[in-house]
Amino acid sequence: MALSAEKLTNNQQTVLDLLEKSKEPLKAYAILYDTQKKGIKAPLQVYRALDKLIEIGKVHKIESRNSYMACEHKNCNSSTSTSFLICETCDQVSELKQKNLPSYFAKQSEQADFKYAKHNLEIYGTCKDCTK
Amino acid sequence: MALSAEKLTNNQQTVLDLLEKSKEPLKAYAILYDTQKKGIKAPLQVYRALDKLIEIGKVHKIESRNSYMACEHKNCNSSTSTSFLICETCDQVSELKQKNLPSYFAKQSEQADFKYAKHNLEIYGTCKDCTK
DNA sequence: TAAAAAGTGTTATAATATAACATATCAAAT
DNA sequence: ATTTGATATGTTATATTATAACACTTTTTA
Repeated sequence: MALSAEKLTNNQQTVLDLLEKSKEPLKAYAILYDTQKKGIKAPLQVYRALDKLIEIGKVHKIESRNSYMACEHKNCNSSTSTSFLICETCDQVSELKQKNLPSYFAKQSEQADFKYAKHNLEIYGTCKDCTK
Repeated sequence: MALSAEKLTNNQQTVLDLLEKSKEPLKAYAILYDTQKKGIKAPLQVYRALDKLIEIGKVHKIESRNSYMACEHKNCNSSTSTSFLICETCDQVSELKQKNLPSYFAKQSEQADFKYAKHNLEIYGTCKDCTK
């Protein structure tokens, strides 16, 4: 079955719904707290749902924050490589359009005798709203 | 006092020495274990030393692995931005020369109305030795 | 040499994530 | 339709990563 058509289970859908409603990335235990009324009772239920959602590209983990966000792109094709813009002022995170990044990084890597497979890029700075 | 001339305390030097000898990034509790004979007894002593070493640019944290490595560059000027090549086969990590990356990312960020300050880039793939 | 700043040692605890195991559900291929 | 194999679930316990709080010491600097 194609990844994009994957049918989600209850727990997976519950976690994804929450992340899609959220304006900011959420931490695992915040997700746990916010989904208790939907029947999720233990950390593992959250982590397992997240694992699956990440695997199919619906959710990304922001490594430096230990937090999770729904992918902003429809039919995300990058279940692996990720690029974020993280506002240090308001903590909002958006995704940078990948476009040429993988090929750019592949070229850079090659110069170091390294075979590129995927990447995670976290850019810190100030978002539009917070610059005003 | 200039950061590059910073004088290290005993604990800081102990942790840095260990990381510089290591061929791979180390985790905090591995550092704790390996420095017990040098008098470091508690996690906080490790984390405090790491915090300082990271601040002055002598050590970098690999966020996706929760591990730490000594900076490979003499007189590292990037206490903030970091770029790694992480081998998925042997777990060795090397640093990618930054050169144009900050300005490249600044330009990319600008197109999304985002003011670049610093970045963390983690590229996964296969190192030279593991390609053979 | 006093005051301020930075670091230490220690105990306790918070925050993040996984192991293990028994059971349940679902898809698809006989 | 029923077996079968893969995937998901619920649960308890525990591992891993990191910080809070506090009393004290050392170093820097004005």
